[in-house]
Amino acid sequence: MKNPAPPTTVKPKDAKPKTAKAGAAKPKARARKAADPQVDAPKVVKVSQARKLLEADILAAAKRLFAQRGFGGVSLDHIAREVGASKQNLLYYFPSKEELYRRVLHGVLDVWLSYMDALSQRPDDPEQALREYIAGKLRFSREHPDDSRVYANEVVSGAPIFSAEIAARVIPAVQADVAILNRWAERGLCRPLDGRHLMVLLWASTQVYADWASQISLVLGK
Amino acid sequence: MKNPAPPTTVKPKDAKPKTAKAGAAKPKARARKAADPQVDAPKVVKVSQARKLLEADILAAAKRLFAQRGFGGVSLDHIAREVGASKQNLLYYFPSKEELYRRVLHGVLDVWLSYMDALSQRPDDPEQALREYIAGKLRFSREHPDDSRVYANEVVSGAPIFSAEIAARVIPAVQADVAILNRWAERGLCRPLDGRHLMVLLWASTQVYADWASQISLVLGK
DNA sequence: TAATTGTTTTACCAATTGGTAAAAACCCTA
DNA sequence: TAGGGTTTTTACCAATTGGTAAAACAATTA
Repeated sequence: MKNPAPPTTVKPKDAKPKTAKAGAAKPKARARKAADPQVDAPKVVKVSQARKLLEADILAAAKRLFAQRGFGGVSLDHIAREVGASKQNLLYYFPSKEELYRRVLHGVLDVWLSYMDALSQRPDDPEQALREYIAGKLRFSREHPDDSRVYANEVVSGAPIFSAEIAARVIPAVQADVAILNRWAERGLCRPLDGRHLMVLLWASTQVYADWASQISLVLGK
Repeated sequence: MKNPAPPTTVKPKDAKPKTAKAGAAKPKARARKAADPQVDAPKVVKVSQARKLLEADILAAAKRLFAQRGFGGVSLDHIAREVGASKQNLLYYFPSKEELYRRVLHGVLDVWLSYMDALSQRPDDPEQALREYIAGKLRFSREHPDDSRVYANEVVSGAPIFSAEIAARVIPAVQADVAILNRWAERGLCRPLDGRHLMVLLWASTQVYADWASQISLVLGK
């Protein structure tokens, strides 16, 4: 679709045309180009890169808000204000709210899956593999709590929008892991078990540390 | 506040001045009284009971919808239509959306907590107590999936509305259970452990069966 | 420099949001 | 049968929702 011209180098330093951030008021308000004559050095960032930047900004803000309040609890205006752009500008980058949400979910799934291949790495060493698997998932929860929560939100809602993609990408990955677990049990490398339920258990207990962060920290008295 | 007159049976019949509603459309639409002359036997239900009935209807519908789409994803109108009442009528029973949500959460918490006292019942038999505890929580997830999800939704959002009540009611209950677990460990009734983390684990893995129902059933291939 | 493309802003829009005010309709007790 | 309380409906409301159209601005290329 979009095919922005290849960026043409350029690259003086400093000169931060954006985030002028005068005074204390409204630290947000991007006030994109112009404004702030103080800086004269060229605009620096290649344009098409600036585009990617704003796009990434939007996605990040959207992710944070969706994580917190779910799809229905966030308005485009809310997201747009968060990154200092206008709602219409946001709609220039993403043609609709649902499409934006879909993009967010897509990114979340990428990250989520990238933390999930520990089991297959050590097909003959259950203990070590499980250790790494759990460590990885906990790391995911810690490093990407919003991803975790967006995903949780979508699934708890019955995955109305993303069920197809989940079925296509998550289920196979999980089933592969389950198969590995079951093979271990068959070969006597570990106690007999139902890989499916162990999987759910691992999954649940790691993910929960992200999703329930606020409450758990209360319970743990920390 | 409200002090409805004590119910006094009675019940004339038919005469349906409202909800003309020609045609077959909208099977929902409570069409509260009258309508459906087929039944002549008096309506019986005492009025103030009918009130409680509608109130309960609203709470149930609200719970279901909040569970599915979160607080922000549901409109009063949506809930009202679900029970065949008007939004304004709903606002007669609950003065605001947030108050309705609060009432739903309150009920959820009641149920949730009622499934949580298994540990203290058998302070000297860890295995049996844990079995019952887990069974109870699983039962809760199975019998009250919406409660579980409403609660999950609220917590994942950082419990913006209910944190006070959670702190007052949930945390103490959990801490009591944690204390029991730790005491077992101290007395050598079970392996040494950190009760807090076992608690989180139990909690996570049981709750998840409700919250992630749709996805888990896919993973389990059922 | 002009034309072209890419990006942002300005102006709207109909529908929906949560909520209020008041008029009706209903139900029961005098 | 009249009156009074309870419940429901009818009318509104300003603000916000997701989204469109087009003008204005900026950047790149010809």
